[in-house]
Amino acid sequence: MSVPDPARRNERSRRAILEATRALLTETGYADLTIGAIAARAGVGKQTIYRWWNGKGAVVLDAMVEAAENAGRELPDTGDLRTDLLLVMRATVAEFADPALSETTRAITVETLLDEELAAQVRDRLLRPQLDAVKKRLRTARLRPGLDLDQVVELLFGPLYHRWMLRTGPLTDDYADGLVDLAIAAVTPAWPQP
Amino acid sequence: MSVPDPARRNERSRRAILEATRALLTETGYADLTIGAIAARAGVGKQTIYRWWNGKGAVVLDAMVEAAENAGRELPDTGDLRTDLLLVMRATVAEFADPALSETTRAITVETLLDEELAAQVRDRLLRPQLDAVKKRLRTARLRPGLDLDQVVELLFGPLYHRWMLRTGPLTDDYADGLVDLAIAAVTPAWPQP
Amino acid sequence: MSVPDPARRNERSRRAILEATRALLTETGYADLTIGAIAARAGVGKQTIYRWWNGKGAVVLDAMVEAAENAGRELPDTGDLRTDLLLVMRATVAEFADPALSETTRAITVETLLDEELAAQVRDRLLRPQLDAVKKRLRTARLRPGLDLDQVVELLFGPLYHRWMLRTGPLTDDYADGLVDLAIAAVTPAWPQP
Amino acid sequence: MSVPDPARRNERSRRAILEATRALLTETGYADLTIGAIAARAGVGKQTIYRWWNGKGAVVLDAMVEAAENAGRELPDTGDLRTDLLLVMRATVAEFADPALSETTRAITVETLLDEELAAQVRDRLLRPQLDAVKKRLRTARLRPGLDLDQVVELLFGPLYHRWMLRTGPLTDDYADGLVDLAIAAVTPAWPQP
DNA sequence: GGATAATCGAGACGGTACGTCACGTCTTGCT
DNA sequence: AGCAAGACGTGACGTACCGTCTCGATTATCC
Repeated sequence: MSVPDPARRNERSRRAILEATRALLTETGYADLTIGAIAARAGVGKQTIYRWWNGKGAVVLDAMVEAAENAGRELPDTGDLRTDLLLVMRATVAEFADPALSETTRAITVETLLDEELAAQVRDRLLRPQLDAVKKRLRTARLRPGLDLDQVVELLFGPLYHRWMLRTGPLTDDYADGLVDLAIAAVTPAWPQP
Repeated sequence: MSVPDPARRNERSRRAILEATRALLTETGYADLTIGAIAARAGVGKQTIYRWWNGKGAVVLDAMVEAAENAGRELPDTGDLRTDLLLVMRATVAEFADPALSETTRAITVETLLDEELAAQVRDRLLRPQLDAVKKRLRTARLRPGLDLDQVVELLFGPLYHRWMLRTGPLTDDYADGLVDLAIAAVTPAWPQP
Repeated sequence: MSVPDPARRNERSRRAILEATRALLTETGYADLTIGAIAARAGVGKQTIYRWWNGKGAVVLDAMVEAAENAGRELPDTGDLRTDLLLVMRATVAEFADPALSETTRAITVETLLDEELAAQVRDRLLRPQLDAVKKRLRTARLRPGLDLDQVVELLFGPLYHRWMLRTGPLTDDYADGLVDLAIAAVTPAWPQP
Repeated sequence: MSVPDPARRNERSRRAILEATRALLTETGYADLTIGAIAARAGVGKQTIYRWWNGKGAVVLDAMVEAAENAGRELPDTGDLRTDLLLVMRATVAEFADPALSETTRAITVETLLDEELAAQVRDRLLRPQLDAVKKRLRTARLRPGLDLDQVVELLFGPLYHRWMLRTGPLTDDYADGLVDLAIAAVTPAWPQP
């Protein structure tokens, strides 16, 4: 019916809800994460959650976005592309290896599969910033001409994501290194100038 | 308590259940897919489903595996790697573009995220055969030495899967072609023999 | 905490609240009568209601008392008891037959069943004046000695009220007449003076 | 949508629910009576209640009807009308004086005010049998001709009910006796035969 | 007439109960 | 025995109101 007034929103409650969401996510996992449990843990009425979010997925998304925003997303530029890519790829592997983070990411991924609008939110607010940071770094590198940089970024993260999702194999630093080498081979000018 | 006797299993019911599962997945989507709905649609008691499957995920998996088995998985070998890869990649893009297939795949993906054991089943029965077919084709090609072929396969499918899951961009034949070119550039010997 | 100052009370709001209460009672019935709805309809904050009333029942009571005060309660005294009682009983039947009034009376009756203190208020402010008016009229009549006049009044209204509450039969003028005749038979001296 | 099959109803659950309802009604009163509490107390799912009853009122009604059916409703016929009426009226006063019974009766009365269909049920299954028993006794008595016996019954119970509902005075045996005397005076032939 | 304090409209808040939904198990005939 | 049908205990869902609270805006007395 009527839309709530964000100006009157209780910041304390908002924070408590996101904090409780993160806590429950790591403690009991996504399966045991219910709106009721979040509300109880945050000392908040369920309606306060439903007032500001569309459902569990939206809450979890906000919880993750807030967490991600506290971490920097900028890539270093050492001048050597391989070094920089190794850094970010190994960091991503580490994130996937962290059980808590991995569980949370799985959680939100489930939601994106069920809710298209949420998927757009996740893509734009959570994923895009990270991918764009890599894309930005690629722009300063000397690559084969005519490349679609979005595609190159996906060449790096796609296989990682694929292996994590489908658990087709171990996610190690070596695996990340191998991906970087393959990607660099794919984008390096065929006849490097002297 | 007691384990059911597979010999007495009603093949008619089994087929009706899997058929109903596929129908509901494409008709109403994964959201409306419940064991009760499948049973009603199949004209079957719920217990008959629970007797033979562990839950929704297992049923959906079987439904998909059965469908996949009807399609061949063998890759052609024209002698030209690029041609063969283009074929399989474009076919995959087409599958993802088919709303019915896409919805079904999303369904089973949700389940793999929630159930580790099911994930293994999906990986081994549904995914591995397809990936192995590509891997087999790669073995007959002349590539840079020392490559991890599993990784190369993921270099091809990972970005596709990534883009499909996260909807970061359109899934077109051009995109598939670009991926094939990048992958081939990545695996081709640096100094091709004359 | 602190007690509100009645001197500063907004008469406009008070009237709007009682008016809205009456309107909602007749329009949508008691089921849809909530403090929130009253406040919205009256263009008033909920707190303004809670500041001056204990709850729904108290508001409804005031709404009815105010309405009742506008109607006179005095019984005529034509000298003939039967004539006068017929008048008041038929009037009561008419009130019960009016859907709006009937609904409102049901509403407040519910509240008296749930809240003993409110019941006392209703009894003293709403009911007693009407019953006392009849009692007063009875005092001027020549009756059998030793009668409990309160009981006689209840002999008249009790059956009416019973039939209205339990819907055990139609509430007609004839029914009222019959009651009056029975009651008069019950209270008339056995050996009437010539 | 579909209507449940009464043949498959679980008698154990039915009994547990009605028993729990009676227990909660006397223990904590009607205010604290919730469907959830009944279900918990009965060791039953809420849905099992909603499957067979329309709501709280219907459950309470059944609980009371069941209790009432265990008590006999037949009036004695000593040959002396006054004696028999005194018995039943004093018994009714006693019921109203019992806090548990009184509370339960208030409960179901609230519901009848809110739900017309339920009111009919209460009238026909709970009230009518009792009133009809009295009516039957009246038929064997020598009364003034032309009386509406339903009205006479209401002349007895109406005032009692009125006083109980509105708490306009104490409900004592003396009060019951007075009512009986008034009613008998109202219905006795004016010129008794010798 | 300006200061100041309470009331006001509005509606967010922490709660409780609601009535519905799907789960996975159990029960009842039927085949 | 397996089966169709569906009732069952369980527990989360999302909604509706409750009565309290917080917020500026608006009175209405008191200095």
